[in-house]
Amino acid sequence: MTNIVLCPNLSNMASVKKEQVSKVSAEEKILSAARKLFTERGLHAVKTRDIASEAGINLALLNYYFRSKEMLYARVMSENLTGFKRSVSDLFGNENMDLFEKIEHLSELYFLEFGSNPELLLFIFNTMHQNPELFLDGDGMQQSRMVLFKQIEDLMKKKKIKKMHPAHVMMNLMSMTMFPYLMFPFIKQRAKLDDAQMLALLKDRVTLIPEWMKLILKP
Amino acid sequence: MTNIVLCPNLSNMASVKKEQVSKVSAEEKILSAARKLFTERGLHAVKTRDIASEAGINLALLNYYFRSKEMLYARVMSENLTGFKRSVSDLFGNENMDLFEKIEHLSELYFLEFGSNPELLLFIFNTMHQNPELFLDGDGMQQSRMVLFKQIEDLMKKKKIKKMHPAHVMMNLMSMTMFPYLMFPFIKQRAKLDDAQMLALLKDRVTLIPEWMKLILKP
DNA sequence: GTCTATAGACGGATAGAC
DNA sequence: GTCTATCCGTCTATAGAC
Repeated sequence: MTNIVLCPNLSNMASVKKEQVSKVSAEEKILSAARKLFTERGLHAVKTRDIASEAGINLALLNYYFRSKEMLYARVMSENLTGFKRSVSDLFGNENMDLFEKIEHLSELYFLEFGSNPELLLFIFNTMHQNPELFLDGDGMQQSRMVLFKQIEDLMKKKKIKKMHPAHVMMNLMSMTMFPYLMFPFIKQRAKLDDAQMLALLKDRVTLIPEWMKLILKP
Repeated sequence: MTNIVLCPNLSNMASVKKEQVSKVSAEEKILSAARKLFTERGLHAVKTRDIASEAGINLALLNYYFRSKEMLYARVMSENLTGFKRSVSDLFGNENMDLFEKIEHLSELYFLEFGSNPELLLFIFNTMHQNPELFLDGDGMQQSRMVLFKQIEDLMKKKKIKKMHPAHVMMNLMSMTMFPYLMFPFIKQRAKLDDAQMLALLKDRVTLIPEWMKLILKP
């Protein structure tokens, strides 16, 4: 996988002083190997030896750079989560975007994030169950979700929809956008699809989901 | 990894006649401790010593009854999965039940199964990703799903819905029924609900989901 | 910075007493 | 059937050469 080492250009060795050109550092090789393995198998099923050999470096280097396996895990986890939480928060909190437009952007965000890495979502849920404290909202996220929630409540009030709790709308949105990525291997196998067809289906959902959400919100 | 072979339990069928009277046998104590811990944390995060102490028995007994940790795991997994797969298959395959009635029964089935044990669904998905071979359908399931799928296709043909793949209907159904159980801890915390309120919400969905599915299928 | 070699702890499994 | 004691491989972490 990621062991792409760009060959330094032999004709101008002199200019290689600052490293922009060439090798991925050992630290980065370890990080990306760890990200891959931890995300696929979790903390305990992955041994430091696995990471070292996947990264093509020596076992001792892992401790040299990251002190311990746990610290490396924490680092990977934090990187996996923060970028993701940030983009969702920004989207939810946008006061000037229409609800259904927001829903479409959310679908697309997930498609980009999870379509290329179906294991990540499962990893996130495992983390959420095992280390819920990592998901305690910062002020930013809390406020952002309020914005989205208010948009939903306003719409329901306007449409006079009273018989269901607004949380159901939120659950349905989350379910329809995220769950298919968890079912990825399952659906692929059952429907006898290859990766490309599967991705095409998931991409269709980016525009279909807002339509379904409209239907659910307009009885 | 090691070949986990699902072995139907033949070992203690005969011995069940005794014991109604009093104490739970050591074997059962181990099984229920293992079920709890494996379901919560997975195979590798659980140590045999954890199981022994949770069960209140000695470490050696675990091997005495189950030969090895992995065999115990396989046993627990098999018990978790087979009952569940069976009831879904029976429901899907019922030729005489209307599609939306079937959807309502499915919602209810999941409510009963996962409402009382939110960790189980996550466990199932982890297993699905790590040991997909355990989910290869028997003939029964394969045929059952065909029955359901045909009902969906027939309805879509009748309603002249052409712009979406029938698989989306299946994905939406699965998403809306199952995903909220995965989000359980998340939703509870965000919406500041207690367990009872949360369960009430999930129970509402049993009747709401068929209605939403109707809306999605009737543009 | 990167390697080899190894210390030291942990965890699964078993021998053997009762 | 149930226990204690222990074996032995595996794993993380580190010492020390280069």
